[in-house]
Amino acid sequence: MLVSRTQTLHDVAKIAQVSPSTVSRILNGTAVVSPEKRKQVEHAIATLDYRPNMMAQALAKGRSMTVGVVTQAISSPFYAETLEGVEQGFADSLYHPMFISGHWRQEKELEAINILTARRVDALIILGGNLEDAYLKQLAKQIPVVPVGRLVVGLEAQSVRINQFNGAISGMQHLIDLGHRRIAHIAGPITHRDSTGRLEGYQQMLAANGIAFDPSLVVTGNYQEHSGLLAMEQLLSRDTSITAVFSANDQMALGARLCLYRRGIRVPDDISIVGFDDLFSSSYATPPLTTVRQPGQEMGVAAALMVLSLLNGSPLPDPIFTPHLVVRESTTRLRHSQ
Amino acid sequence: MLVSRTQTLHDVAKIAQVSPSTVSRILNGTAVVSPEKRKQVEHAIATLDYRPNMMAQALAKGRSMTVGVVTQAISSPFYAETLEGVEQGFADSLYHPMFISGHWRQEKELEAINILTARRVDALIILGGNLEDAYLKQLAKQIPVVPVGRLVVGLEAQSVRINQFNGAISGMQHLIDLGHRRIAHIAGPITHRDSTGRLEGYQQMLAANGIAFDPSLVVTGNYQEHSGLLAMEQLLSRDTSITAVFSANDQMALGARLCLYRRGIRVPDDISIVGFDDLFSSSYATPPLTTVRQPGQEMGVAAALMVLSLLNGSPLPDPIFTPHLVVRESTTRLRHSQ
DNA sequence: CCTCATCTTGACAGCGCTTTCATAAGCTGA
DNA sequence: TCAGCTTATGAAAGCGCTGTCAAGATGAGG
Repeated sequence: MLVSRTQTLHDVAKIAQVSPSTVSRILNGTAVVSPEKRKQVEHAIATLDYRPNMMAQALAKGRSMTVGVVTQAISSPFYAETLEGVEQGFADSLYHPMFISGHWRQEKELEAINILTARRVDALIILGGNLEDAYLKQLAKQIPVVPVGRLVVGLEAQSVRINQFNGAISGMQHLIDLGHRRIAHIAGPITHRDSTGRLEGYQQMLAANGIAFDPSLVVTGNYQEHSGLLAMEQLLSRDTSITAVFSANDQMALGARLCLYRRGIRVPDDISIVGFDDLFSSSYATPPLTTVRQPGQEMGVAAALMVLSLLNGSPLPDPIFTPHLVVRESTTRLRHSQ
Repeated sequence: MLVSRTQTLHDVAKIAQVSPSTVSRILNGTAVVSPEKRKQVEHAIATLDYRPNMMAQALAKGRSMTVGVVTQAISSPFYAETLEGVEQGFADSLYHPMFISGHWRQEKELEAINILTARRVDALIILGGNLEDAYLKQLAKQIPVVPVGRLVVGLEAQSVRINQFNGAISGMQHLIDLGHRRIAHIAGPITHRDSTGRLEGYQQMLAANGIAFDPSLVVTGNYQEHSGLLAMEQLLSRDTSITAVFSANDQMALGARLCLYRRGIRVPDDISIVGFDDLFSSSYATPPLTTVRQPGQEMGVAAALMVLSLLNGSPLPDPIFTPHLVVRESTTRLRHSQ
């Protein structure tokens, strides 16, 4: 049954002895068709192994059934979990995601959006990134846009996000409950809204507990492992009385942990570490990392559902997620000997 | 300059006062066009901010300019690196990849391929998975297929792969050079060709060094972290004289490492560990993991270039990669006290 | 000045599908 | 039995683009 030319709806119509319109109607359930014709058509479809050409459908219907997702790096562990969620969220819809990376560079992200819109995607999901709020808001006038991990002013009802500040609060609360007071912070790039939210949470909790904020205990990294390592070294060179570190993400926490390992400083015995994100691999770090969980995968699913709601006009789901603390083995009560 | 309806080539033609054909010719560089008309058209394109509808182009040309990639899980660290490579490999071509996960389940993979072919992708890249060789070979008659990480009989010239056996040899060589003789192996699922290749390398090196193969020193996992942990526990319960572990991938090695941490067994002092893959995160494990590097990202790039070559009939690049050992800190010389 | 070759351009027929629109058939009720 | 309605079906016009074909324009050669 191997055929050279790929089968078209006309071929099906011909061998089923009906008009193309009828075949189309059956395919789309657009109208009632007599049982006999339906049978003939179904039989024809089966024998030809006919599969509709989605490009043609897209052109005719004006909907491509694909939604563009601009991510930052497909292999970034954090975004990958969200992508997984997005894919899953669309799984039983007729839509499919198409991913393009922006590599945290605005011009790349714009290019990605251009590629995606040239393909006439029906909606756009934007994971993080550096695109301006104003631009996204403008874009949203032409096509449904769902920002993830950031609040775009004007699109608050559809921005899937999480309260970074509260997350930082709970991570810090944990450390303070354990008796720590000399707590360092490895921050993310100040250009990220996320980073500043976490930093504010850090400061807020110090203040709330009567601990003076010491700027020398804060070092900024770029969210990559290596920067965490560097930050930790810097911290150690500045102050050896640190008993705990609150890192703005898990990757930097892991970098910091390696620094400590190299120096023979034990975790958590000498220094406790709290991360942020709860990457899957964090639970297999040595020791398993205590961290503030940001449910990337769930947020991805939510983004997909948001798109679906936007597309068919149903009420929008709640876009706000809550981070919560996951206590594992990288933190321990401060010992008085310290 | 905000417009409601999206602009078409006809709109451009109208305001440039030329025929649609001419606009198309300019867009595609299909034929010579007088400089003045070209100027008019370019001006029209700019003022309308016209962007060709790729769906329509695809339909008319019979090429969608997209290549389907069936991966197993977008968030699997190993595949994610390859996906990154694929994306990169297509970056300066006019093609774009579309990823769909098969979750290691044959029926899901088939479904993915169905979705992709319905979208009339111009080629297919298949990362690993459980599809039968015969099926892929058959599929390749209708559309260019590039298998990655496996050798498909009949498609050997275009199967991007790596010599697993040699990789295992070099990992084992390292351990043996360090004086280890009681070496356990955490294997991957026996259904994977990869796994058996690595297992064979393990056995081969034992034999070559006069070490009797002890079946109780081999436990099979499923390539996930948790199975590595379980495997290590089993190994330890069977034999406490083990001094080294060769794991069929990094994720299981990390699981094993956690098991050892929990039991207070030091790595590498008490037990050395060698992984396989060299995931990015392995270099930030504690201690950084000695492993056999499988260049996932490069293989992804190679797969993309292979597709491009297949598509425009140029000579195919060499599809075979060589794994090599990356020595870090999870292995050390056997001490005689042990 | 005319013929023939060369080059630029527009008309038009698709690509494979959807979707009006109109027709023919089938049904209802008086 | 026939007006008047509902239904199932086909014809045909797009969706936005490409590519063939032929016509018109231009220029070279005699």
